[in-house]
Amino acid sequence: MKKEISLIELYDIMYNHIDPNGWWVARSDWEIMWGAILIQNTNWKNVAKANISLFKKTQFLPQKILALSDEELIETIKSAGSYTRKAKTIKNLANFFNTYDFDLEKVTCLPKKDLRKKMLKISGIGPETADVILMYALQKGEFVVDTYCRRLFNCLGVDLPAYNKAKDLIEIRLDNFTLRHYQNFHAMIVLFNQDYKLPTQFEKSFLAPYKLIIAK
DNA sequence: ATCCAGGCTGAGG
DNA sequence: CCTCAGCATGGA
Repeated sequence: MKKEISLIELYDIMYNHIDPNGWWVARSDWEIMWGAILIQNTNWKNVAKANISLFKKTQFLPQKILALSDEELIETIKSAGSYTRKAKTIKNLANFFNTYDFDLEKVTCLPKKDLRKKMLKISGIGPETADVILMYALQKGEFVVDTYCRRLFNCLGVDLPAYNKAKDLIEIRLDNFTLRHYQNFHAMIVLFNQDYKLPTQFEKSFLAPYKLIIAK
């Protein structure tokens, strides 16, 4: 019989086994943002390759990205796959920040809910990409319901509903979490998935003895 | 060769 | 509201 644990207890157990610090090192907030788009449904190695050429051409600066032609940008990020849409999405996001003079302080001072809504209106930015950008580039705490999260929760006996429903469900039980907590939680979930191929290797992991109870 | 990876959009029930 | 094909590279 598995021991039933809450979300908070899950966080604590993971924190005792995984060091989330230093995950996703980036040279700037801009690098995080383009990376969040490039990683959509692809693997990190392909993104890393795209990042090298994107940095060489633009130093990740949105002004320089907007100065590239669509063809140039596509060529630059090609290795990340789905490049036609991703190039457009990157420019859409760069244009969004253009309306704030590329001044991130003018963006981060907005209320987090409004900001998230605005970001979701940008074509190519869905809920997960928005949350990752909000959390790692714009200093807003969000729970990211990505594939890794769903996979882990499945192994812990929880089948999460659609994105926003799942996010609300979880965040309401983490109401005293700080930005750092949310970042740690997401990082640890990713790192766990990289350590253990799920669902096959779950039973040999340190989380095998547990069953997650969301309502608890 | 197939399958997959840190999703999203748009069309169609 | 929900489902699902298409997107596209590079590695296993």
